[in-house]
Amino acid sequence: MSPPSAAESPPLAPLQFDQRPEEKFREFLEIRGEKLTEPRRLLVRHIYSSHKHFDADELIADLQAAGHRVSRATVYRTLRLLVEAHLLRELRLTNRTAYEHDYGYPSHDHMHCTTCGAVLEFTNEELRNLRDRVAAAHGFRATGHRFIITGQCGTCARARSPRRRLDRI
Amino acid sequence: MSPPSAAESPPLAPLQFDQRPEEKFREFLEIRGEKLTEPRRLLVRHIYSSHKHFDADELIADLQAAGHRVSRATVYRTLRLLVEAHLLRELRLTNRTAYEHDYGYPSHDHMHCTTCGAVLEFTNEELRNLRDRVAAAHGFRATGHRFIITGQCGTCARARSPRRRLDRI
DNA sequence: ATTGATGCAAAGGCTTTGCATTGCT
DNA sequence: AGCAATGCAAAGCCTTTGCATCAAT
Repeated sequence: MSPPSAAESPPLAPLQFDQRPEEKFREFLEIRGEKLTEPRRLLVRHIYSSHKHFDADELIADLQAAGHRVSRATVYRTLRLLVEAHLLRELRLTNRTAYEHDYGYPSHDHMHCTTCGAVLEFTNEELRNLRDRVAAAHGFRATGHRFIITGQCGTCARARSPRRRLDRI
Repeated sequence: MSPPSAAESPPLAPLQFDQRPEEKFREFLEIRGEKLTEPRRLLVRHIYSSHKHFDADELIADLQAAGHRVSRATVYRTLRLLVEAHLLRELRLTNRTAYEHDYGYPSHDHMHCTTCGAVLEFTNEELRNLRDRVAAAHGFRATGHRFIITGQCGTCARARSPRRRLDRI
């Protein structure tokens, strides 16, 4: 019926940076009369050394595993700054805040598997257009959006349907 | 340049219920061997007596204002049940959970004004289609989605731009 | 000197849970 | 009796804040 298999979510390729994230952060801070201190530099670098989604706790744990130590308070304070600087974007898949890169990475949206919790990314050209048309039609000035498709990822969907048959044996 | 004014977000018309929400909840509970008790009935009725978005605290306050009293614990427990029963849908615009009707109301999405906090609803035919195409292309089985456009509502956008000019005086 | 950043610990806000009590069947 | 639902208070999470200390101009 359906073709045997389609490629599932090839990871998105990172874009080139115009500036290193660290520099972008420094500029942002400078404008506000604040400084790129050692803990802040450590955090930006660490966060930009990989592309995964993370929350505050995971970040703190990762840092410790890497032999670094920044206080909870500073981590939370810096995360807020990074969001304001448009280096990070907040995801609200659950009631805890998760973060992802918002710089040097193509704009994209998410599929959230409610069975295994996996988060997949995708890009779609039409969506932004649709968003802007909808907003305009309502006198709304769109600056961003979040689009999250919920359901089951291929693996969980496959694991579930056959199981029903086995259960009957 | 632009037409003097366009209708902004006419409220969505409620649909007809196939069943009263209360009945739908009762069935859901029956299947799980649980009961539609007095506090639960009170909650469903109250929640379905208006169409607004609310969070747990607002619900409790509203109930008290109406002379009813249900404990926090029961409110939280019942909200969870109502979500499982597909009578309510969770919105995660901030780090506290807000709820809206997921029954007897057309499926829709949201615009969130980050200036005044207003939440506007809209419907768009294309979106669901787009969602299903994207999901299919990634081997994902979509069961739902959340689409939130962020930016400024007409009122806030208008209030902001002219202010810049006034500031210069 | 002055201003901001950090870390610690404490407080806050939202949500869940343990447990005794109550209510139904 | 037996099983579930309630209410209360306490605990749990995640996050923010007050304050003393430290760093950098």
